Amino acid sequence: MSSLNEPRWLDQDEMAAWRGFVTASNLLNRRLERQLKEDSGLSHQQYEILVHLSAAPGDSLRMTELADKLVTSKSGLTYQVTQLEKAGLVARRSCPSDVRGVIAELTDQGREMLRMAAPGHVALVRELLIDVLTREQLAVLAEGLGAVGARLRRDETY
Amino acid sequence: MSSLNEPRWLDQDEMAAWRGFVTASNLLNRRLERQLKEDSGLSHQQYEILVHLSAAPGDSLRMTELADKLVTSKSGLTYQVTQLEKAGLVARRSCPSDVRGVIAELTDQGREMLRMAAPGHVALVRELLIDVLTREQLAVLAEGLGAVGARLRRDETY
DNA sequence: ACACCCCGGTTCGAATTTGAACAACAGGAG
DNA sequence: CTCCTGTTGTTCAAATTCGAACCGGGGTGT
Repeated sequence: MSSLNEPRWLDQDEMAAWRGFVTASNLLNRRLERQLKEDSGLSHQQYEILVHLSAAPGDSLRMTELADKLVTSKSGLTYQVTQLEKAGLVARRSCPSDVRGVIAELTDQGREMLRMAAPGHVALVRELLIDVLTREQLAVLAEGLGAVGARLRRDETY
Repeated sequence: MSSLNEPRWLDQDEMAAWRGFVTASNLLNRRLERQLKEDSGLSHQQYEILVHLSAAPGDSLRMTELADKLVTSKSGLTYQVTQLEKAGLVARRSCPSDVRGVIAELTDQGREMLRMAAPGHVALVRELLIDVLTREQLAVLAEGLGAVGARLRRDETY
């Protein structure tokens, strides 16, 4: 037999895909982080919080929902929301339907900040990722990574 | 005209690709981090250090080279190499051709650790990413993200 | 109503990451 | 040889991250 207990290692193509993914992800994050920080003083994570809130009905989300969308830990979110609250970009409300619940809500100032920060951020995402790829590559990437994300979300609930 | 100073926002497909990329990346990292930590006590970053060293001629690399491959900060690498050195998985040597240089080298113990940790890690990468995608998707992803990485490396040197 | 277990969010301490400042050296122009 | 500029790796303080422990509630079964 070809393998007794040997794992199935990655072949050249698989390895290229995996390394490419990791490397591109790291490089991209670094670059976006720098740009956002010096352009609007926000971290990428903070920016994403504002984005997700502004995309939600009522510009607000429950903490847990938000943490799930951001793919971050609950404690991490607590910290960042506190930071954003100090900066006046986000406010905490208590949830009417559940005493335990906390709702994070975008403030006017937060909306304004997002309006300021978004163009530069989007332009860079476009320059470094979107415009580097063809329309077909984009489609494949969206579909493929969508499946990967779905797969990961599925058995995340163990 | 269609836009005066309006940025070119992302259309639906572009947005799907971008969100998919970010989300899959975060989910994957989280999952791999957990697995590695409880399976061998290594962080993903530490694991990658071992991988890159073992792939290099002489199982060793200059600190700067290594930092570049890992896409991390110099100070971050200094920290992690120190941790791995304490654990006996990596050793520091001074560089013969450059007094300032420091060479990180994989120890026998480090090689052994990698041999132990790799199968589980690879299996998970396969399960969560590689095997979720078709051969074509993998190829497109490798090529596309390869280009993105190249693009990022290119103007990184400013 | 009661016990029981699950959930939502925060707190805590420890680990990690970062950029800026630094010291020591390399390498080339003059 | 002597500046001068660019590199190399480390140190430092500050910011961020994580998981585990925790405190109150929910909500279901009986």
